[in-house]
Amino acid sequence: MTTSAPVVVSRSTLKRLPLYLHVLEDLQRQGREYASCTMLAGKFDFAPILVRKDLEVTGAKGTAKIGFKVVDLIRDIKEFLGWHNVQDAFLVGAGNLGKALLGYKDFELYGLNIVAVFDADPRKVGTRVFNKEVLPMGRMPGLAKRMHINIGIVTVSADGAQAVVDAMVISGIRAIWNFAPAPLSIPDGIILENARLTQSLAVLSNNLKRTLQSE
Amino acid sequence: MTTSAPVVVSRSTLKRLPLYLHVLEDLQRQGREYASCTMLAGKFDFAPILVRKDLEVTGAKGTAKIGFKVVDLIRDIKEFLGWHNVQDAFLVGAGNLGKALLGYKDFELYGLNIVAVFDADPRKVGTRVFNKEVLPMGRMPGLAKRMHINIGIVTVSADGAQAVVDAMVISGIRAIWNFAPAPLSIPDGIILENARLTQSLAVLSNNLKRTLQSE
DNA sequence: TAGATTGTTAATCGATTAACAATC
DNA sequence: TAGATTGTTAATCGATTAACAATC
Repeated sequence: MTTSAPVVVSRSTLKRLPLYLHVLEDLQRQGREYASCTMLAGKFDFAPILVRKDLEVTGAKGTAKIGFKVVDLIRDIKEFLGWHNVQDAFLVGAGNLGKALLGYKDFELYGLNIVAVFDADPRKVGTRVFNKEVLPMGRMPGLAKRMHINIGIVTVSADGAQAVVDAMVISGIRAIWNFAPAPLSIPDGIILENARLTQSLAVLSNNLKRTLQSE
Repeated sequence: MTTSAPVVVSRSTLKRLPLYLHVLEDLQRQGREYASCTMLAGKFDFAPILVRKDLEVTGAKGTAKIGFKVVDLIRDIKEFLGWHNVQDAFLVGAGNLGKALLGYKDFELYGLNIVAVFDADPRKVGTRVFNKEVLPMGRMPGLAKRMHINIGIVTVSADGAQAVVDAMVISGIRAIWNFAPAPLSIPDGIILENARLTQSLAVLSNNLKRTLQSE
């Protein structure tokens, strides 16, 4: 028997898994014991077979005619995403978006725990955001190394983003969640995930434009 | 000659267009006159042909050997996305994320102008966020109709999201930008675009998990 | 049992990539 | 001119969908 290598899965599938998870957690609160792909698919107007394929990658096992046990499926999805072990993260950029992320209480459910905030602006350093003191950028690398931080969140402006990312890489941070609208260069082996609001807005705007035009 | 029907373009392409736009605006500030697909591709580690195909949909015309004129390309992308005409929008949910969006100054560059904020919580009503007064939910439908608002932004919790969306639809809003982690049902013809942070986080988390496991 | 659903293999569809002529 | 780049048609690749046996 071979040790199973970590399975590489498409971005599309990975992005749908949290959708199912949200619904399943809701069902769990309602006391439902089982959930079928057909039902999950209905919530999102997906094809049931798509959901079945997505869940397949998590290794979850269902029961014919009945579906998947909600608790087990939640556990399997979380484990597959790496959300069963909460990872400590640093956030750089105590602006509006940074504050919003710091105020988001549910990240722990999604495997993320923001343990410290940094900002290059001396006027922000020392202030408190959601009970966390904003620390000077200079302290980031030392603390990250000492605390073995793997995840860095970038909520600075486009101008400052590359410098922040460089500092994060030097600090041993392995995965960067970037909210700055700038193309970032990173060394091989570092994970970069961009969360850009304008991408989502572009899809909406173009759809709306076409709708309005065709009237 | 036939009137050209609005072109339907893949989500993938639509989501890459703002990436190019950011870079082009940066190049414009630096005074660069021309940009090639090869160069744009290099910024994102995309294949040059991918960029060429993406730009094709906008109708932008380049010059062999030289590339695309930066000003023209910016104009064509913006026009294609519908960002040349700024749309007024309503935002519902004056929580942390709502505040962050209200504080984001660049939306006007991306065709979006948030003109009013609403919240169901009477304690928030009447407070000011970035110089905008938070209005009671009850006033939303009337104002939306009167002002012919097309875009609604949902930054409430998952619980309240469906009710907000229903109210928006009744109010004549055509396109909904949803940040709540809940599956929403909407009538045909209404545009729904979900901007869920956890989707992006899921990709990052899974990648990190695999990296850490394979060590 | 009958029928809904899972699990799995095969087919389809669409997005990305390749190839190459045209061109400045 | 030579070579980089555009524009366009064709090939490939991967994600989604279809089909269907197994099953509770």
